[in-house]
Amino acid sequence: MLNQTPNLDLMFQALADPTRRAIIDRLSYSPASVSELAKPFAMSLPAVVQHLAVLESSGLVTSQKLGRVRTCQIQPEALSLAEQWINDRRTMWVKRLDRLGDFLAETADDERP
Amino acid sequence: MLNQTPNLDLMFQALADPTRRAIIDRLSYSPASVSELAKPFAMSLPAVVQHLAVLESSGLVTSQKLGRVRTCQIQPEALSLAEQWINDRRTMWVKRLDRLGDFLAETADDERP
DNA sequence: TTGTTACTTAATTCTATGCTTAACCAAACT
DNA sequence: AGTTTGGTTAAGCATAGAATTAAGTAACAA
Repeated sequence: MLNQTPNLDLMFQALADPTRRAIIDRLSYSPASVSELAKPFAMSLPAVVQHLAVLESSGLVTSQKLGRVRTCQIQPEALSLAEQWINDRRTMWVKRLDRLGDFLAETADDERP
Repeated sequence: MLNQTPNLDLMFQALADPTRRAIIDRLSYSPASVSELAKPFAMSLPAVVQHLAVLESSGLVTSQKLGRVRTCQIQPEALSLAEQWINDRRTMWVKRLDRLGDFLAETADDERP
């Protein structure tokens, strides 16, 4: 299974909501049922279930149902996509800053008497 | 200046759109004017300007106007907030997986004859 | 001074999101 | 069998998001 195309849009969209990040934090501690996850929030259970759907479609969370209880857990590999996107940009930017630094150093050299 | 509270909601929201990520990629290469940034996109200039506003309010991009040209550039430190959030979760998850590994190893030990 | 360039502002439209309540279903108790 | 528990489905609503077009402003160029 596990057949969703990992997608940066869905990923970042999923992370852009504080409720969803709180759910992720809760699941970082241990897997949990839907109603356990819903308990801390001042919103209806269907609302939480909708957040879970967003998290699942992003690939960050998976779940399976046993009896009448659905248990949710983190999908640790999922974050690596977002992580890599960010890391790539950061290193690119740092490189550019380095080149700028070199250029400024050279310019300073030229201006030395 | 630079007085926006860095905010994960705004940050991830800003990153959740492909046009905005493309703008970031373009700016990773070098600073650019608004119309330069707009050129590659099949949308109106005001639409791009609105994307730029989102990027600016997230802190990822800054700009200043000189004459009639507004020049935009990446704010490299801005990404570190998102980066850290992700890294924190990843390490937490890995730790938990390690503990699970230890537990399974112990269990295996117990079951050894 | 007239035109062109480079935005800026405003109004509008359409869709997506986040939430609600109400009704429903099926597993687990009593 | 009847009730509670855990979750699901569906419909509706209000706000936010992504785009448009049209009109306006300010800098620079001829």
